[in-house]
Amino acid sequence: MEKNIVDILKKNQLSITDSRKKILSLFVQSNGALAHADIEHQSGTEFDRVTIYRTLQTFVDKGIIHTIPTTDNSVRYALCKDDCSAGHHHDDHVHFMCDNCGTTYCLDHITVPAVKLPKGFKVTQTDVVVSGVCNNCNN
Amino acid sequence: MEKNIVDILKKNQLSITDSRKKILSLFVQSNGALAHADIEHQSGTEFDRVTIYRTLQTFVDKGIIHTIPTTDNSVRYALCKDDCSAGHHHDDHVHFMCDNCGTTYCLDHITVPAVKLPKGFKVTQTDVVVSGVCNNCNN
DNA sequence: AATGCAATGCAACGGCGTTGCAAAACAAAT
DNA sequence: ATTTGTTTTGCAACGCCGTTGCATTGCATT
Repeated sequence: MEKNIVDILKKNQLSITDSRKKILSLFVQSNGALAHADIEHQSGTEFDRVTIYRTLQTFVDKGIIHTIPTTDNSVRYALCKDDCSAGHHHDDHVHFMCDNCGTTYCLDHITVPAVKLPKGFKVTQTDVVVSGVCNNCNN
Repeated sequence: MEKNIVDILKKNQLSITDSRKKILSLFVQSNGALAHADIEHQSGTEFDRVTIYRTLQTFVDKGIIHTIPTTDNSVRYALCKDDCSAGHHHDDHVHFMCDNCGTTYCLDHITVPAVKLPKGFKVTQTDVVVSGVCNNCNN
């Protein structure tokens, strides 16, 4: 696992630092999306706020993580699939936000349905945000 | 037109004030969504920042406008259709954000495609955010 | 082990959204 | 039209979020 984390960083030509290893591992361990506050909380006082912001930005730039549009307009990040690269995200999958526990899931295997737009509109990206109750809370 | 604005306010049991008339008319005139900054800008120094925030919140509570999930996580508002009521939004339509001019359109007549979720997930709302170039910029 | 460069921590800043409170505006009834 | 009670507004202040500049530290390479 530790090895895996370092490999991802190396593959993206990033130097190996404690904060990058820690933050990236949080994403790998998590099944959902993380907000800045989640990371700050889960890493304790280990890293400065600013470092977390910059690390997240670096990961986005490199195509390691991506931001998610949310109904409450909070900023959340999730791991990209393998076919994402620097400046070239391919994350047209469905995101699910649980109204109960707040967890955000990336439903990778669900394909985004095609949306037919009026003439003259050119589509570059489609994001689907589904709200409801997740399978963990729905018991 | 002026009459129309007042009617909407009355129908929602809101007292008629200058700021509410002005802000509501901005939404009626606009073909797209508005951010707080847009409203503050278009109404000049006429109203306090706080009044705009509170007016928008009131409109959301009454079901007159709704917030839109955006890819850049900016907060934008748009008029609701007639079947929205207080605390009961029905805005499962498609939103389009133009990467060029920044305009956000509500494509009411486009139906949201059904998304099939894994077992245990209960859907209450589906938002589709499409990015690209609008028909106004695509010439 | 030394050197150059990149990343971090600290301090400070600006912007956004909220809250409390006094003043002003609205609605209803006389 | 005037009064009265309630709602709304404006002002001031606050806290939070995200960013920037700069000195220090840590990483990678030889």
